[in-house]
Amino acid sequence: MSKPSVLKIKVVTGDIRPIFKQIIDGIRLEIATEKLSPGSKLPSYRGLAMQLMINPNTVAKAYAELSKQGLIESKKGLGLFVSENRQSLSDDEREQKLAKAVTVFINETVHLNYSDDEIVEVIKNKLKEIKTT
Amino acid sequence: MSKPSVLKIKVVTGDIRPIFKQIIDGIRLEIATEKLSPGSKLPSYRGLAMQLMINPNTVAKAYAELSKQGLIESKKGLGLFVSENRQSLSDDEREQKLAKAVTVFINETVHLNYSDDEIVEVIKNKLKEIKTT
Amino acid sequence: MSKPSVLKIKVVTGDIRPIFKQIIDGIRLEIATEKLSPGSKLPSYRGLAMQLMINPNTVAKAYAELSKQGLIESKKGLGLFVSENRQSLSDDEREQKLAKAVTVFINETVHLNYSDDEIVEVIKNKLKEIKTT
Amino acid sequence: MSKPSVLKIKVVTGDIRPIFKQIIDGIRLEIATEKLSPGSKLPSYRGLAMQLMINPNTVAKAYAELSKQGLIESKKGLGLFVSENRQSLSDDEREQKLAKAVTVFINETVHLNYSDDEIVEVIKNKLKEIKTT
DNA sequence: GTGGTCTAGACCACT
DNA sequence: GTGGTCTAGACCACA
Repeated sequence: MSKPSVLKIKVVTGDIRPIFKQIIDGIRLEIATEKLSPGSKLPSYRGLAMQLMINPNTVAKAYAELSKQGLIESKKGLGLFVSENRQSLSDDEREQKLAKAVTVFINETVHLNYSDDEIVEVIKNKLKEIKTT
Repeated sequence: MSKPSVLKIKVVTGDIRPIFKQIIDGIRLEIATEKLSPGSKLPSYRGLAMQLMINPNTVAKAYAELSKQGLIESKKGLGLFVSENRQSLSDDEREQKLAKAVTVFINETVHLNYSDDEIVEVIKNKLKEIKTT
Repeated sequence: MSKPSVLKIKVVTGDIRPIFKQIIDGIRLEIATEKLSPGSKLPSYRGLAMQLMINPNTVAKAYAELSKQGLIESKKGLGLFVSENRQSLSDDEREQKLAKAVTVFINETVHLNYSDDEIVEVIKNKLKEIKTT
Repeated sequence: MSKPSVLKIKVVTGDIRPIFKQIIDGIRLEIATEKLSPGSKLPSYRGLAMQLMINPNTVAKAYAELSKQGLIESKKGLGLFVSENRQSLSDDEREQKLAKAVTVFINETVHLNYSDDEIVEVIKNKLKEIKTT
């Protein structure tokens, strides 16, 4: 299985996130939902750059970040692969990241005067949507 | 009622948000939770800048943004006031903003492998926390 | 104390390490030996780049890495500062890093046929040298 | 004694070192610890490549490097052999290599805030471990 | 002025 | 061919 997986990542310039962040989020999602299984090969810098019509260095930056997080591993001259034993974040880190995201989210939404139930509803739908895509 | 309300906003440099964003969020929250009622006067640029120990330009930027959103209005020579009819956003806009915030939030959280229920739980708690503060 | 500290970092192209790594190591060392105290301001991208006669982006890469490690914090528009509460690495991580470095070191040296004592001697001297510089 | 020694080298892709470096280190270690004696025959390019399941070019690169260092010699038509007089490095070179390795090692470790004694301890243990394996 | 992102193109190391 | 480093220069957001 030396062919790289084809990533279904989309990158849009209109997004708030910088492009390299979109790539990171996209791949992290694929890995988390196991559409990208441990050991599988990722597209090359240049390949993904061409597919997404962006600069290879932007891809490199995203891959470097994922590499440092231990989610993917590089084998020089061979390519990049999803880590076998993806060393998951410590519980502390996970909690902190979640708390941070929640705070940001709340800051962005409270003033919109939605009820708690409405907000929760929208989130649940989005979660389902992602997992079934 | 010409005395400006004293805002209980806090601004911290360690925050992920830029300072002007923290001010916007703070004031929006005060208005949404009706601690700041329609028609009440806001502190002056200089006054708030001194209170928060930040650059007046930063306050100006925040006020400008809030004005653009229609949440506050300037009455020439008198100062800035909370708008009387504060439901300035159309339903469409509200929905869009919520959807956008949800998407950002999900992007930051899915890969953490929390269950849907756990995520919803944390959000509910945070919402309660804010409204009782 | 808004003046940035002057870093005594040296960067040499002959080094095995890439330049951005040399910067990281240099600053980490300054922080570890407390020549660079928490809260103090670092030189700007452009300033350090000029001082070291390298490209600002190379400095940016080093600073970004240190930022992500939590050793330094950026305050947009103000500059970069040594973190107050430098969240130290967990004991596990420290041990792993040490073990890794030791393995690399041994691989590089065993075949030189030095006695254990000689090797230890050289290391001790180097350690002293650094701490008194 | 025309049969080549069977090298007990292991090569892992997860290693920080490139594969050809692992081979070099492995053989150098075998020679230094005299498990591989002067004059003994080394496995062929193809043989070692098959044994380690790697690209023959990678083995070639490792052998070329070892030849350049004078640790092994090729006898045309016969194969590769461990050099008879294996103290090929001058004292100067040995010192330089040691100093370089120490510097790299220190750069990786100082910021971990281990005491000198702890560091020395770990190294001593590792040295013992290797020599008794 | 500050930090940070993106592009373009060159060059090196590894397999 | 692969990953990775470095340079150059443009552009944006923030204070």
